[in-house]
Amino acid sequence: MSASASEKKDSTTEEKIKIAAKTVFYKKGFSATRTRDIAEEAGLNLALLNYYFRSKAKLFEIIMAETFSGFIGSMKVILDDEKTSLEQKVITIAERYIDFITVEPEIPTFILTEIRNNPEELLKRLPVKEIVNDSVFIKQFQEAVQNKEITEPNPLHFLMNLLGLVVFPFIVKPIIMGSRNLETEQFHALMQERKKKIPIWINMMFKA
Amino acid sequence: MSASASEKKDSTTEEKIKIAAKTVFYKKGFSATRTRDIAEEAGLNLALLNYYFRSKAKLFEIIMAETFSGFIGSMKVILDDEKTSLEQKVITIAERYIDFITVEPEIPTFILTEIRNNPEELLKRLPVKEIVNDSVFIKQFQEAVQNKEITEPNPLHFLMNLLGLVVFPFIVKPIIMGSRNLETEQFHALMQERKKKIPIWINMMFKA
DNA sequence: AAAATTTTTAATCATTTGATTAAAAATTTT
DNA sequence: AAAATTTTTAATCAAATGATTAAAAATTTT
Repeated sequence: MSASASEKKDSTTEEKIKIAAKTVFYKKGFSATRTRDIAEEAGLNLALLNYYFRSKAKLFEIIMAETFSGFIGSMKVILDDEKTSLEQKVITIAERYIDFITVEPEIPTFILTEIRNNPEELLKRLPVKEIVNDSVFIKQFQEAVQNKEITEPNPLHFLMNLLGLVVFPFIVKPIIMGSRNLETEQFHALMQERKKKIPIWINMMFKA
Repeated sequence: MSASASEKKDSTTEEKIKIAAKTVFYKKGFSATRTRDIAEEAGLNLALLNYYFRSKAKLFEIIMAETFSGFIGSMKVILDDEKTSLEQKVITIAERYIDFITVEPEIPTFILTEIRNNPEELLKRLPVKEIVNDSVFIKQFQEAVQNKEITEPNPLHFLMNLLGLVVFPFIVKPIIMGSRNLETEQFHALMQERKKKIPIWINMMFKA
């Protein structure tokens, strides 16, 4: 009884279109994807896209909104957890995001392209200022600075470094793989290693 | 006598088109730029693009090739310098690339988008394998590992971390700026700080 | 200066592509 | 089962866009 309703919804043509749109938009970005690509990917008639979503732009907006809220939502939860220490937050971010991006490897570049194409719209959609400044993380960071446990006073450096270490390798994955003839398996292994190493590196960089 | 020839060439309509194409392609990527955008940016008749460069695709290819060779060429030179130590190489990379990207801030995302759209073509064009594996840098790194001066045996982690720390903040610049209401000036100041801090961070992360 | 060549322009073409429409098919309601 | 509603389809439209063409303008060669 519990799953049947949602199962039915997942096979809806509306759902099919969204899934296909996600696949194609992630891979090619807004401008390079044609509505016909999405229809074909979904195995549906082209007119259904407009029937269910009005326009390519509207469909894209929905995919983007869901993607962003999924990506940044988890971040907010982690940064705002009163029960975890700063160190634990770093561990959780590295672990969760590496796992997440491993499953959906196109998301980082998709988001970064969208940042380029529409920075203002993006900032409206992502209340980064609030998420960062009002977070438990910031309080803990400032405390750690005051207690001289951390040498770097600027939390932006801390966050840039952490996220850079996590996300950057995925963005340049083809270069990494090409540089040493790695298979996908080996690349994933590298990223799994990083789940453990990133928190250690962050400690080494910032701990007094 | 020395500069006059090249000065003349720079005001050629062919040059004007390339400069305009660079501007527009960097900002919007291949699919989202219309040849009319480039013509307008250059203040020239649309047909001239095809007269001088045959097609949008050919023009793009030229811009891409020049961009890549500029970006990776400097890297090769730095990594292959027999006279500099590993530490010095890190300092040089951080300094040069932060200055370079500060002047041309759209280049990283341009390259990353191109990696996504055409990874195979890219790897043909960028002989990363040779640049990395046959470099003086790799020799020095392996030596340092053997001498136990460095704890991490995998040079890929070293390079990913270094380049991530340098490049990632520029890619997410609008988010960074939005997160604390920074002006461009302040963002640049942050990046200037990083020129000094990144080599120190790298040392802390990897030095035994 | 005349002729030849190169460059530039305005107009137009052909294709691609997002979107619409009207009819057909499937489903739901009565 | 008939009627009404919703969903799907094939055909088509209209605008955008990369490219071409033929003539005009500018430049170079003779």
